[in-house]
Amino acid sequence: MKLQGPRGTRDFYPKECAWQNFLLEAWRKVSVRNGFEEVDGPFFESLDLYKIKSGEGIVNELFHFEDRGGRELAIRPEFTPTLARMVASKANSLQKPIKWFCVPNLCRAERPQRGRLREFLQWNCDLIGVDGAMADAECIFTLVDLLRELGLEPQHVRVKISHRQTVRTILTKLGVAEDKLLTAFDLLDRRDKMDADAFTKAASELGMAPEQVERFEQICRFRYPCGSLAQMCEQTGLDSLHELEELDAQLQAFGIADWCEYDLGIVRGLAYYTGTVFELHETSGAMRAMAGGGRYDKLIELFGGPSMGAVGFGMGDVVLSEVLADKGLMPQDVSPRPDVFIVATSDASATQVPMLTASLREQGLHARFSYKTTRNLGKLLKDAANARSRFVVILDDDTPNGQVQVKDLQTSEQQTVAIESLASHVALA
RNA sequence: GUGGCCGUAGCUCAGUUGGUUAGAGCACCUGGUUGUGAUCCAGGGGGUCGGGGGUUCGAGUCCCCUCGGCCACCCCA
Repeated sequence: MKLQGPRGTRDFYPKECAWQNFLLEAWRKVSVRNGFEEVDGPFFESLDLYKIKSGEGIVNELFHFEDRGGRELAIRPEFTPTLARMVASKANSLQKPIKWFCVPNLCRAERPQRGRLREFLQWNCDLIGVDGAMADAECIFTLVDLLRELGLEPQHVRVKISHRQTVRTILTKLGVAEDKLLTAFDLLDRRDKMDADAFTKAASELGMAPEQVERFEQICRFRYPCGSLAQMCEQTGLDSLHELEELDAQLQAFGIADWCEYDLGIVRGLAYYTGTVFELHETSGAMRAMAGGGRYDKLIELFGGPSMGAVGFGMGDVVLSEVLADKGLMPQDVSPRPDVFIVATSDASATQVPMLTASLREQGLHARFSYKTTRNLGKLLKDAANARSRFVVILDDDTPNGQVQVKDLQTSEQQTVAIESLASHVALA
Protein backbone atom coordinates (compact mmCIF):
# COMPACT_ATOMS: atom_id res chain seq x y z
CA MET A 1 0.00 0.00 0.00
CA LYS A 2 1.53 3.24 -1.14
CA LEU A 3 -0.39 5.57 1.12
CA GLN A 4 -0.50 4.28 4.65
CA GLY A 5 -2.08 6.11 7.52
CA PRO A 6 0.43 7.70 9.90
CA ARG A 7 1.99 5.44 12.52
CA GLY A 8 -0.27 4.70 15.44
CA THR A 9 -3.46 6.04 13.87
CA ARG A 10 -6.64 4.19 12.92
CA ASP A 11 -9.17 4.37 10.11
CA PHE A 12 -12.77 4.08 11.13
CA TYR A 13 -14.83 2.13 8.63
CA PRO A 14 -18.58 1.99 9.30
CA LYS A 15 -18.39 -0.79 11.89
CA GLU A 16 -15.51 0.76 13.79
CA CYS A 17 -17.15 4.17 13.58
CA ALA A 18 -20.35 2.70 14.96
CA TRP A 19 -18.43 1.17 17.86
CA GLN A 20 -16.74 4.49 18.64
CA ASN A 21 -20.11 6.20 18.70
CA PHE A 22 -21.55 3.48 20.89
CA LEU A 23 -18.71 3.93 23.36
CA LEU A 24 -19.01 7.71 23.31
CA GLU A 25 -22.73 7.38 24.01
CA ALA A 26 -22.06 5.05 26.93
CA TRP A 27 -19.49 7.46 28.35
CA ARG A 28 -21.88 10.38 27.97
CA LYS A 29 -24.88 8.57 29.39
CA VAL A 30 -23.00 7.40 32.46
CA SER A 31 -21.38 10.79 33.01
CA VAL A 32 -24.67 12.61 32.85
CA ARG A 33 -26.50 10.29 35.23
CA ASN A 34 -23.64 10.68 37.69
CA GLY A 35 -24.12 14.42 37.60
CA PHE A 36 -21.26 15.50 35.34
CA GLU A 37 -21.63 18.19 32.66
CA GLU A 38 -19.87 17.94 29.33
CA VAL A 39 -17.16 20.44 28.42
CA ASP A 40 -14.53 20.67 25.74
CA GLY A 41 -11.60 22.85 24.74
CA PRO A 42 -9.34 23.39 21.74
CA PHE A 43 -7.72 20.48 19.93
CA PHE A 44 -4.39 22.28 20.22
CA GLU A 45 -3.02 24.52 22.94
CA SER A 46 0.10 26.53 23.51
CA LEU A 47 3.03 24.26 24.23
CA ASP A 48 3.69 26.12 27.47
CA LEU A 49 0.42 24.89 28.94
CA TYR A 50 1.75 21.35 29.00
CA LYS A 51 5.15 22.39 30.30
CA ILE A 52 3.49 23.93 33.37
CA LYS A 53 2.16 20.60 34.53
CA SER A 54 4.77 18.18 33.23
CA GLY A 55 7.98 20.10 32.73
CA GLU A 56 10.26 20.54 29.69
CA GLY A 57 10.68 16.81 29.25
CA ILE A 58 7.14 16.44 28.03
CA VAL A 59 7.95 18.21 24.75
CA ASN A 60 9.41 15.05 23.22
CA GLU A 61 6.27 13.12 24.03
CA LEU A 62 3.84 15.30 22.15
CA PHE A 63 3.18 16.59 18.66
CA HIS A 64 4.10 20.25 18.50
CA PHE A 65 4.57 22.85 15.82
CA GLU A 66 4.93 26.55 15.20
CA ASP A 67 2.22 28.60 13.62
CA ARG A 68 3.01 31.30 11.07
CA GLY A 69 3.45 33.85 13.79
CA GLY A 70 6.09 31.75 15.51
CA ARG A 71 3.81 30.64 18.36
CA GLU A 72 4.68 27.25 19.78
CA LEU A 73 1.63 25.02 19.81
CA ALA A 74 0.93 21.39 20.63
CA ILE A 75 -1.87 18.96 19.83
CA ARG A 76 -3.47 18.04 23.13
CA PRO A 77 -1.90 14.93 24.72
CA GLU A 78 -4.29 15.10 27.69
CA PHE A 79 -7.22 17.20 28.72
CA THR A 80 -6.34 18.06 32.32
CA PRO A 81 -4.25 21.19 31.59
CA THR A 82 -7.07 22.61 29.47
CA LEU A 83 -9.52 21.79 32.23
CA ALA A 84 -7.32 23.44 34.83
CA ARG A 85 -6.96 26.51 32.63
CA MET A 86 -10.72 26.71 32.11
CA VAL A 87 -11.43 26.33 35.82
CA ALA A 88 -8.72 28.76 36.89
CA SER A 89 -9.87 31.53 34.58
CA LYS A 90 -13.49 31.45 35.72
CA ALA A 91 -13.12 29.93 39.15
CA ASN A 92 -14.95 32.72 40.93
CA SER A 93 -18.09 32.60 38.81
CA LEU A 94 -18.45 28.84 38.49
CA GLN A 95 -20.91 27.07 40.75
CA LYS A 96 -19.25 24.63 43.10
CA PRO A 97 -18.67 21.86 43.09
CA ILE A 98 -17.56 21.64 39.50
CA LYS A 99 -18.37 18.26 37.98
CA TRP A 100 -17.22 18.14 34.39
CA PHE A 101 -16.58 15.40 31.90
CA CYS A 102 -15.04 15.39 28.45
CA VAL A 103 -14.49 12.79 25.72
CA PRO A 104 -11.60 14.29 23.73
CA ASN A 105 -9.42 12.68 21.12
CA LEU A 106 -5.80 13.03 22.17
CA CYS A 107 -2.45 12.60 20.44
CA ARG A 108 0.83 11.50 21.93
CA ALA A 109 4.09 11.02 20.03
CA GLU A 110 4.84 7.69 21.62
CA ARG A 111 5.85 4.45 20.03
CA PRO A 112 2.67 2.45 19.45
CA GLN A 113 2.16 -0.92 21.10
CA ARG A 114 -0.75 -3.10 21.99
CA GLY A 115 -3.18 -0.89 23.88
CA ARG A 116 -1.29 2.26 23.06
CA LEU A 117 -1.74 4.34 19.91
CA ARG A 118 -0.78 7.83 18.84
CA GLU A 119 -4.34 9.01 18.55
CA PHE A 120 -7.11 7.78 20.82
CA LEU A 121 -10.21 8.78 22.71
CA GLN A 122 -10.20 9.36 26.42
CA TRP A 123 -13.08 9.76 28.80
CA ASN A 124 -12.31 12.23 31.60
CA CYS A 125 -14.36 12.94 34.69
CA ASP A 126 -13.29 15.55 37.21
CA LEU A 127 -14.84 16.66 40.45
CA ILE A 128 -13.43 19.97 41.65
CA GLY A 129 -14.04 21.89 44.83
CA VAL A 130 -14.86 19.03 47.16
CA ASP A 131 -12.33 17.73 49.65
CA GLY A 132 -12.73 14.42 51.33
CA ALA A 133 -13.07 10.78 50.53
CA MET A 134 -16.67 10.99 49.41
CA ALA A 135 -15.69 12.80 46.23
CA ASP A 136 -12.96 10.24 45.57
CA ALA A 137 -15.46 7.44 46.08
CA GLU A 138 -18.00 9.08 43.81
CA CYS A 139 -15.46 9.25 41.00
CA ILE A 140 -14.68 5.58 41.42
CA PHE A 141 -18.41 4.86 41.53
CA THR A 142 -18.83 6.66 38.21
CA LEU A 143 -16.10 4.53 36.72
CA VAL A 144 -17.72 1.36 38.05
CA ASP A 145 -21.07 2.54 36.72
CA LEU A 146 -19.59 2.58 33.23
CA LEU A 147 -18.13 -0.89 33.66
CA ARG A 148 -21.55 -2.20 34.57
CA GLU A 149 -23.09 -0.35 31.64
CA LEU A 150 -20.77 -2.23 29.30
CA GLY A 151 -21.51 -5.60 30.87
CA LEU A 152 -18.28 -6.03 32.81
CA GLU A 153 -18.27 -7.72 36.22
CA PRO A 154 -15.89 -7.78 39.19
CA GLN A 155 -14.49 -11.06 37.93
CA HIS A 156 -13.26 -9.26 34.80
CA VAL A 157 -11.75 -6.06 36.13
CA ARG A 158 -10.67 -4.49 39.38
CA VAL A 159 -10.12 -0.94 40.59
CA LYS A 160 -6.77 -0.95 42.34
CA ILE A 161 -6.45 1.79 44.88
CA SER A 162 -3.66 3.36 46.86
CA HIS A 163 -3.13 6.57 48.75
CA ARG A 164 -0.10 8.83 48.70
CA GLN A 165 -0.30 9.92 52.30
CA THR A 166 -0.95 6.45 53.61
CA VAL A 167 1.96 4.99 51.68
CA ARG A 168 4.13 7.84 52.90
CA THR A 169 3.20 7.03 56.49
CA ILE A 170 3.93 3.35 55.98
CA LEU A 171 7.29 4.01 54.38
CA THR A 172 8.29 6.37 57.16
CA LYS A 173 7.29 3.78 59.72
CA LEU A 174 9.51 1.28 57.91
CA GLY A 175 12.45 3.60 58.29
CA VAL A 176 12.60 5.42 54.97
CA ALA A 177 13.98 8.91 55.42
CA GLU A 178 12.03 11.93 54.17
CA ASP A 179 14.47 12.62 51.34
CA LYS A 180 14.28 9.01 50.10
CA LEU A 181 10.51 8.87 49.82
CA LEU A 182 10.40 9.68 46.11
CA THR A 183 12.95 6.98 45.40
CA ALA A 184 10.83 4.59 47.44
CA PHE A 185 7.75 5.45 45.39
CA ASP A 186 9.72 4.78 42.26
CA LEU A 187 10.81 1.40 43.62
CA LEU A 188 7.23 0.60 44.50
CA ASP A 189 6.18 1.42 40.96
CA ARG A 190 8.67 -0.87 39.29
CA ARG A 191 8.58 -3.73 41.76
CA ASP A 192 7.14 -6.15 39.21
CA LYS A 193 9.86 -5.46 36.68
CA MET A 194 12.69 -6.29 39.09
CA ASP A 195 13.91 -9.63 40.27
CA ALA A 196 13.87 -10.33 43.99
CA ASP A 197 17.55 -9.67 44.62
CA ALA A 198 17.64 -6.35 42.85
CA PHE A 199 14.52 -5.32 44.72
CA THR A 200 15.93 -6.28 48.11
CA LYS A 201 19.14 -4.46 47.34
CA ALA A 202 17.38 -1.30 46.25
CA ALA A 203 15.09 -1.44 49.27
CA SER A 204 17.87 -1.77 51.76
CA GLU A 205 19.58 1.24 50.20
CA LEU A 206 16.57 3.26 51.31
CA GLY A 207 17.67 2.86 54.90
CA MET A 208 15.47 -0.03 55.95
CA ALA A 209 16.67 -2.79 58.22
CA PRO A 210 16.56 -6.30 56.72
CA GLU A 211 13.32 -7.31 58.41
CA GLN A 212 11.78 -4.01 57.32
CA VAL A 213 12.80 -4.68 53.73
CA GLU A 214 11.06 -7.99 53.94
CA ARG A 215 7.96 -6.39 55.33
CA PHE A 216 8.07 -3.69 52.67
CA GLU A 217 8.18 -6.30 49.95
CA GLN A 218 5.32 -8.20 51.54
CA ILE A 219 3.18 -5.11 51.87
CA CYS A 220 3.65 -3.78 48.40
CA ARG A 221 2.96 -7.08 46.70
CA PHE A 222 -0.13 -7.88 48.74
CA ARG A 223 -3.68 -7.10 47.58
CA TYR A 224 -6.04 -6.04 50.32
CA PRO A 225 -9.75 -6.44 49.65
CA CYS A 226 -11.93 -3.40 50.09
CA GLY A 227 -13.57 -3.49 53.51
CA SER A 228 -10.75 -5.24 55.34
CA LEU A 229 -8.11 -2.71 56.23
CA ALA A 230 -7.41 -4.35 59.58
CA GLN A 231 -5.04 -6.71 57.86
CA MET A 232 -3.07 -3.85 56.37
CA CYS A 233 -2.83 -2.22 59.79
CA GLU A 234 -1.51 -5.42 61.22
CA GLN A 235 1.12 -5.94 58.54
CA THR A 236 2.28 -2.35 58.60
CA GLY A 237 2.22 -2.07 62.35
CA LEU A 238 0.17 1.12 62.22
CA ASP A 239 -2.80 1.95 64.43
CA SER A 240 -4.58 3.86 61.72
CA LEU A 241 -4.38 4.26 57.96
CA HIS A 242 -6.11 7.64 58.15
CA GLU A 243 -7.35 8.83 54.74
CA LEU A 244 -7.55 5.34 53.38
CA GLU A 245 -10.00 4.37 56.10
CA GLU A 246 -12.36 7.17 55.17
CA LEU A 247 -12.18 6.12 51.54
CA ASP A 248 -12.81 2.52 52.50
CA ALA A 249 -15.96 3.51 54.36
CA GLN A 250 -17.23 5.58 51.41
CA LEU A 251 -16.57 2.86 48.86
CA GLN A 252 -18.64 0.50 50.96
CA ALA A 253 -21.34 3.11 51.38
CA PHE A 254 -21.54 3.42 47.58
CA GLY A 255 -21.84 -0.36 47.37
CA ILE A 256 -18.86 -0.95 45.12
CA ALA A 257 -16.51 -2.77 47.49
CA ASP A 258 -16.60 -5.86 45.26
CA TRP A 259 -14.99 -3.91 42.44
CA CYS A 260 -12.17 -2.45 44.50
CA GLU A 261 -9.01 -3.58 46.21
CA TYR A 262 -6.01 -1.85 47.74
CA ASP A 263 -2.69 -2.27 46.06
CA LEU A 264 0.07 -0.10 47.42
CA GLY A 265 2.08 -0.73 44.28
CA ILE A 266 -0.21 1.65 42.41
CA VAL A 267 1.83 4.83 42.22
CA ARG A 268 0.96 6.64 38.95
CA GLY A 269 2.92 9.57 37.62
CA LEU A 270 4.67 11.03 40.61
CA ALA A 271 4.12 14.54 39.39
CA TYR A 272 0.86 15.82 40.70
CA TYR A 273 -1.29 13.34 42.57
CA THR A 274 -1.65 14.29 46.21
CA GLY A 275 -3.91 11.69 47.84
CA THR A 276 -5.98 8.83 46.54
CA VAL A 277 -4.63 7.20 43.38
CA PHE A 278 -6.26 4.38 41.46
CA GLU A 279 -6.04 2.34 38.30
CA LEU A 280 -8.46 0.03 36.57
CA HIS A 281 -6.96 -3.28 35.53
CA GLU A 282 -8.16 -6.36 33.79
CA THR A 283 -7.98 -9.12 36.42
CA SER A 284 -5.38 -11.33 34.74
CA GLY A 285 -3.04 -8.35 34.82
CA ALA A 286 -1.80 -9.10 31.32
CA MET A 287 -2.83 -5.80 29.78
CA ARG A 288 -1.93 -2.27 30.64
CA ALA A 289 -4.18 -0.11 32.80
CA MET A 290 -7.64 0.61 31.39
CA ALA A 291 -8.06 3.80 33.38
CA GLY A 292 -6.24 5.84 35.97
CA GLY A 293 -6.90 8.74 38.25
CA GLY A 294 -6.70 10.23 41.68
CA ARG A 295 -6.71 13.34 43.76
CA TYR A 296 -4.72 16.38 42.63
CA ASP A 297 -5.31 19.19 45.09
CA LYS A 298 -2.58 21.56 43.90
CA LEU A 299 -3.23 21.61 40.19
CA ILE A 300 -5.75 24.45 39.91
CA GLU A 301 -3.39 26.69 41.87
CA LEU A 302 -0.55 25.70 39.59
CA PHE A 303 -2.56 27.10 36.69
CA GLY A 304 -3.16 30.39 38.43
CA GLY A 305 -6.48 29.64 40.06
CA PRO A 306 -7.56 29.54 43.69
CA SER A 307 -6.71 26.62 45.91
CA MET A 308 -9.26 23.94 45.11
CA GLY A 309 -9.32 20.27 45.84
CA ALA A 310 -9.87 18.04 42.84
CA VAL A 311 -10.22 14.41 41.94
CA GLY A 312 -10.67 12.80 38.56
CA PHE A 313 -9.78 10.00 36.19
CA GLY A 314 -9.21 9.25 32.54
CA MET A 315 -10.08 6.16 30.55
CA GLY A 316 -8.82 5.46 27.03
CA ASP A 317 -10.79 3.64 24.36
CA VAL A 318 -7.99 1.35 23.21
CA VAL A 319 -7.37 -0.96 26.15
CA LEU A 320 -11.05 -0.87 27.08
CA SER A 321 -12.03 -2.14 23.64
CA GLU A 322 -9.40 -4.86 23.79
CA VAL A 323 -10.59 -6.04 27.18
CA LEU A 324 -14.23 -6.11 26.07
CA ALA A 325 -13.28 -8.10 22.98
CA ASP A 326 -11.19 -10.44 25.12
CA LYS A 327 -14.09 -11.07 27.50
CA GLY A 328 -16.55 -11.62 24.67
CA LEU A 329 -18.47 -8.49 25.62
CA MET A 330 -17.89 -6.55 22.43
CA PRO A 331 -21.20 -6.19 20.59
CA GLN A 332 -20.55 -7.46 17.06
CA ASP A 333 -22.38 -4.73 15.21
CA VAL A 334 -23.85 -1.57 16.66
CA SER A 335 -24.47 0.18 13.35
CA PRO A 336 -27.87 1.83 12.95
CA ARG A 337 -30.47 -0.67 11.71
CA PRO A 338 -32.95 0.27 8.98
CA ASP A 339 -36.59 0.21 10.03
CA VAL A 340 -37.76 -0.89 6.61
CA PHE A 341 -36.16 -2.21 3.45
CA ILE A 342 -38.21 -1.95 0.26
CA VAL A 343 -38.01 -4.51 -2.53
CA ALA A 344 -40.04 -5.04 -5.70
CA THR A 345 -40.66 -8.35 -7.44
CA SER A 346 -41.89 -6.87 -10.73
CA ASP A 347 -40.97 -4.03 -13.05
CA ALA A 348 -44.40 -2.48 -12.61
CA SER A 349 -44.29 -2.43 -8.82
CA ALA A 350 -40.70 -1.17 -8.87
CA THR A 351 -41.92 2.19 -10.11
CA GLN A 352 -43.46 2.79 -6.69
CA VAL A 353 -40.18 2.39 -4.81
CA PRO A 354 -38.94 6.00 -4.86
CA MET A 355 -42.22 7.52 -3.76
CA LEU A 356 -42.76 5.01 -0.96
CA THR A 357 -39.18 5.46 0.23
CA ALA A 358 -39.54 9.23 0.26
CA SER A 359 -42.80 9.01 2.18
CA LEU A 360 -41.39 6.74 4.87
CA ARG A 361 -38.30 8.89 5.27
CA GLU A 362 -40.44 12.00 5.62
CA GLN A 363 -42.19 10.21 8.46
CA GLY A 364 -38.85 9.80 10.18
CA LEU A 365 -38.17 6.18 9.41
CA HIS A 366 -34.81 4.79 8.42
CA ALA A 367 -35.85 3.46 5.02
CA ARG A 368 -33.69 1.80 2.41
CA PHE A 369 -34.36 -0.09 -0.80
CA SER A 370 -32.53 -2.62 -2.93
CA TYR A 371 -30.32 -1.40 -5.76
CA LYS A 372 -30.41 -4.84 -7.34
CA THR A 373 -32.19 -5.34 -10.62
CA THR A 374 -33.12 -8.94 -9.93
CA ARG A 375 -36.76 -9.76 -9.23
CA ASN A 376 -35.77 -12.87 -7.36
CA LEU A 377 -37.38 -12.48 -3.95
CA GLY A 378 -34.89 -14.76 -2.23
CA LYS A 379 -32.00 -12.54 -3.25
CA LEU A 380 -33.88 -9.39 -2.37
CA LEU A 381 -34.65 -10.72 1.09
CA LYS A 382 -31.03 -11.55 1.53
CA ASP A 383 -30.18 -8.00 0.56
CA ALA A 384 -32.55 -6.78 3.27
CA ALA A 385 -31.14 -9.18 5.83
CA ASN A 386 -27.59 -8.05 5.03
CA ALA A 387 -28.68 -4.50 5.72
CA ARG A 388 -29.97 -5.76 9.11
CA SER A 389 -33.36 -4.22 8.45
CA ARG A 390 -36.18 -4.88 10.90
CA PHE A 391 -38.86 -5.11 8.22
CA VAL A 392 -39.06 -5.75 4.51
CA VAL A 393 -41.75 -4.11 2.44
CA ILE A 394 -42.47 -6.29 -0.58
CA LEU A 395 -44.05 -4.68 -3.64
CA ASP A 396 -45.63 -7.14 -6.06
CA ASP A 397 -48.43 -7.36 -8.61
CA ASP A 398 -50.71 -9.60 -6.56
CA THR A 399 -51.35 -7.38 -3.57
CA PRO A 400 -54.32 -4.99 -4.00
CA ASN A 401 -53.65 -1.32 -4.68
CA GLY A 402 -52.84 0.75 -1.63
CA GLN A 403 -51.53 -2.27 0.27
CA VAL A 404 -48.15 -3.96 0.57
CA GLN A 405 -46.66 -7.13 2.03
CA VAL A 406 -44.67 -6.46 5.21
CA LYS A 407 -42.33 -9.12 6.53
CA ASP A 408 -40.77 -9.00 9.99
CA LEU A 409 -37.26 -10.31 9.52
CA GLN A 410 -36.94 -11.23 13.16
CA THR A 411 -40.04 -13.40 13.43
CA SER A 412 -40.49 -14.16 9.72
CA GLU A 413 -44.15 -13.16 10.05
CA GLN A 414 -45.62 -11.56 6.96
CA GLN A 415 -48.86 -9.67 6.55
CA THR A 416 -50.70 -7.29 4.26
CA VAL A 417 -50.67 -3.70 5.44
CA ALA A 418 -52.21 -0.54 4.05
CA ILE A 419 -49.56 1.92 2.87
CA GLU A 420 -51.03 4.69 5.05
CA SER A 421 -50.52 2.65 8.19
CA LEU A 422 -47.03 1.37 7.32
CA ALA A 423 -45.24 3.83 9.57
CA SER A 424 -47.36 3.04 12.59
CA HIS A 425 -47.13 -0.69 11.90
CA VAL A 426 -43.35 -0.46 12.00
CA ALA A 427 -43.30 1.89 14.96
CA LEU A 428 -45.50 -0.38 17.06
CA ALA A 429 -43.37 -3.44 16.53
C1' G B 1 14.03 7.59 20.79
C1' U B 2 16.87 2.18 21.52
C1' G B 3 16.73 -3.17 20.57
C1' G B 4 14.29 -8.00 18.69
C1' C B 5 10.56 -10.44 15.38
C1' C B 6 7.47 -9.61 11.15
C1' G B 7 5.16 -7.46 6.14
C1' U B 8 2.23 -11.83 -0.68
C1' A B 9 -5.65 -9.79 -2.64
C1' G B 10 -10.29 -6.74 2.18
C1' C B 11 -9.17 -11.45 5.69
C1' U B 12 -6.38 -16.35 6.51
C1' C B 13 -2.46 -18.15 3.90
C1' A B 14 0.42 -21.18 -0.40
C1' G B 15 4.41 -19.93 -3.60
C1' U B 16 10.38 -25.69 -4.63
C1' U B 17 18.12 -24.58 -4.24
C1' G B 18 16.38 -17.24 -7.48
C1' G B 19 13.48 -19.35 -13.46
C1' U B 20 7.44 -18.22 -17.92
C1' U B 21 1.67 -14.07 -17.82
C1' A B 22 1.89 -14.62 -8.71
C1' G B 23 -2.26 -18.71 -6.68
C1' A B 24 -6.31 -20.89 -3.14
C1' G B 25 -10.29 -20.42 0.48
C1' C B 26 -13.45 -16.86 2.54
C1' A B 27 -15.37 -11.92 1.59
C1' C B 28 -17.08 -8.51 -2.28
C1' C B 29 -19.68 -7.47 -7.24
C1' U B 30 -22.81 -9.29 -11.61
C1' G B 31 -26.13 -12.82 -13.67
C1' G B 32 -29.02 -17.54 -13.52
C1' U B 33 -32.07 -21.65 -11.08
C1' U B 34 -35.37 -23.46 -7.04
C1' G B 35 -38.76 -17.74 -6.67
C1' U B 36 -39.69 -15.82 1.03
C1' G B 37 -33.51 -14.79 4.23
C1' A B 38 -30.76 -21.49 2.71
C1' U B 39 -28.54 -24.47 -1.10
C1' C B 40 -26.61 -24.73 -6.09
C1' C B 41 -24.43 -22.93 -10.94
C1' A B 42 -21.72 -19.36 -14.10
C1' G B 43 -18.85 -15.12 -14.45
C1' G B 44 -16.13 -10.73 -12.51
C1' G B 45 -13.18 -6.89 -10.01
C1' G B 46 -9.10 -6.56 -6.97
C1' G B 47 -1.99 -7.48 -5.62
C1' U B 48 3.93 -2.65 -9.44
C1' C B 49 4.48 -9.41 -3.44
C1' G B 50 4.64 -2.44 2.13
C1' G B 51 8.00 1.30 -0.64
C1' G B 52 12.95 2.53 -2.84
C1' G B 53 17.73 1.01 -4.28
C1' G B 54 21.39 -2.96 -5.20
C1' U B 55 23.37 -8.05 -6.79
C1' U B 56 21.89 -11.09 -11.18
C1' C B 57 20.70 -12.95 -17.90
C1' G B 58 16.49 -13.18 -14.39
C1' A B 59 14.26 -11.19 -7.50
C1' G B 60 7.99 -12.45 -4.02
C1' U B 61 12.65 -15.38 -2.98
C1' C B 62 19.49 -12.74 -1.71
C1' C B 63 21.72 -7.68 0.34
C1' C B 64 21.02 -2.42 2.03
C1' C B 65 17.81 1.64 3.27
C1' U B 66 13.00 3.23 4.45
C1' C B 67 7.70 2.89 6.00
C1' G B 68 4.27 0.19 8.89
C1' G B 69 2.77 -3.74 12.64
C1' C B 70 3.85 -6.74 17.06
C1' C B 71 7.10 -7.37 21.58
C1' A B 72 10.62 -5.52 25.33
C1' C B 73 12.84 -0.78 27.12
C1' C B 74 11.87 4.83 27.87
C1' C B 75 7.37 6.80 29.21
C1' C B 76 2.57 6.08 30.67
C1' A B 77 0.28 12.99 31.75
